[in-house]
Amino acid sequence: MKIREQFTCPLEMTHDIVKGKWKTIILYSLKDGRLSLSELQKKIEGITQKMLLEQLRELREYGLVEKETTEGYPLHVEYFLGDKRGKMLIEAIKILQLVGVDYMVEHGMTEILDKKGIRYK
Amino acid sequence: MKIREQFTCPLEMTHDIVKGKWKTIILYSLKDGRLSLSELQKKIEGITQKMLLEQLRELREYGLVEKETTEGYPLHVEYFLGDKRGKMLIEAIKILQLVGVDYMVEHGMTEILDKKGIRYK
DNA sequence: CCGTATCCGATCCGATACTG
DNA sequence: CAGTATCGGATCGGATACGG
Repeated sequence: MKIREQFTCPLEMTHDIVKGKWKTIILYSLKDGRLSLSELQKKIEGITQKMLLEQLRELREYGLVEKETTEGYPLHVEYFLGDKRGKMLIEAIKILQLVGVDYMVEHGMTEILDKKGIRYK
Repeated sequence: MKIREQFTCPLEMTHDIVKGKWKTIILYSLKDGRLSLSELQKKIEGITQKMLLEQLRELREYGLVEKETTEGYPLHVEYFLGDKRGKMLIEAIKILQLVGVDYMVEHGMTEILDKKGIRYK
């Protein structure tokens, strides 16, 4: 993905961030601290390594995620939320999560919530 | 669009809502009250009537937007935010807006903000 | 373990023409 | 004014194979 350089409104800009199928989920997965690539992949059901890396790169280009590599062997890489907008976005994503939970409860999809240990009411 | 019936996590569900290029912008445009189709189209720069109607229909299927038609001539239709999740989502979208503004300020894109009268300190 | 490249079907979205 | 139908290019994302 190429970072755009023109937007007609701020939401169009943010949309570039959240439109991808995985970006909000990745950010949400990083809300409690640093994770390596493989930890992220374990945490995010169904994502392929290709998509994970691709989305992480784009999130880094926007400064929403940062990455730190500790030298040595084996190579260890950690991903974590970027300071400013990364943490702003998390607040929005937490609400998106609540909206999703609310919808799922109202439509009888509580099985998945139970399975994942997500609280609702 | 067909409403999905299975999700592996709540964010995947919400993503179905916000992935479209226009949905957050439409919701944000409705945050202060009711608007007719043509008012919406005037407010949202660059959207075609087809996209606007299509996205409005999908938002209504999710209960995020409601519609009221007043009989008489000419036909007048008003769109407005759905009560519960519609208003939750607005809170998230307001943050998305702030993130977008922040990004644009930091990247020297203030011209558009000025043109639209968007405050950024 | 981390990261890149390619192929290909599915979907998105803009243009456009048409109806009540 | 409100709403529908169709077509086609662009983009997205999954599978898969390969390299550091």
